[in-house]
Amino acid sequence: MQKQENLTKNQKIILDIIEKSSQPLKAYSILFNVQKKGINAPLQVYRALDKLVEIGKIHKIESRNAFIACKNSKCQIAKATVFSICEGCEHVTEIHDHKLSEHLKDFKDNKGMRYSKYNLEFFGLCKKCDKIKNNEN
Amino acid sequence: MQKQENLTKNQKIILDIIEKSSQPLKAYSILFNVQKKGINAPLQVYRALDKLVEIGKIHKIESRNAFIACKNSKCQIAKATVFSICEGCEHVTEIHDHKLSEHLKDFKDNKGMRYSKYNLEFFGLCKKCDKIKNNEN
DNA sequence: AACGGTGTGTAATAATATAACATATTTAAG
DNA sequence: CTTAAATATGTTATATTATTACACACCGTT
Repeated sequence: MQKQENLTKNQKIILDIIEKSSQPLKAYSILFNVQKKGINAPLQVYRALDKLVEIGKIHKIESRNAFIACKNSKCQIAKATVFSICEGCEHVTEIHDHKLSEHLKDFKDNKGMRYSKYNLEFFGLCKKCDKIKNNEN
Repeated sequence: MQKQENLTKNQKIILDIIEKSSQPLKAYSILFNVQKKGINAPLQVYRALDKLVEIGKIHKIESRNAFIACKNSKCQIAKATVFSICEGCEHVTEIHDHKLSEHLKDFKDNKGMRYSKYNLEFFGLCKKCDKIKNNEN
């Protein structure tokens, strides 16, 4: 079993880049950024990404095919994620809302199926983009 | 402005296929299915899909890159979607849960950003797949 | 030392999606 | 009715995202 601290070389390089970015990165943009460090092929990136997602260090923004670092140290395993996405500037923030989480984690559908994971993406305009849009009209 | 009933030929063909499927379809599988009907190129499919999503006739399952018909006649515009996804058999169901919707539609984050849309995907195992998994152990 | 599990490196290719351009059709306004 | 704008089509090419397949390396256990 792999220990948390012992990420491999590739995993560290890739996590590092994602953590340094304030915004989600796409796999091939990561690839481009790490080619000087000896990571040459998409698969090397995707393998590291898969692992990092699995252990909860990063999350995938499904609607954008992009990856963002998890800032919440408690969130060791990616199983309950909520994001805010601005459709103007594409800025993404991870949301931690206790009340919302409570509702989601206990959710049961009418067939009694229980869920081990969820991903919620909210879309809207951030204040900046909202202002820009209003000025245009 | 396009009226609801007046889908174009391509849009009708593609909506028809998606509605006949109980499960989400991928763009290229749709393409394969409509080639006998004179739709030859990916772009023709994607354009129809975009439009159908826009008017709420279908939804995109983001984590699967697949499209499913919306059965809820009230749901004219795709802006608030909740899905249940079985990670075993990939069966997908659209969830309409009043209490949950209320929570989500009124959600405001701590920066006061309001959201015009959301998409929530729940993952788990359906009863069948859960049983299979338990028998394996 | 041999094995199993996990990670690496590389090449090739599959799967998903869009750009660019020319033309056609529909709609709405004059 | 005619014309312009908006929307849709058809086609080719290409971009972007992701996986398969295979050979080998590293590490911890037995």
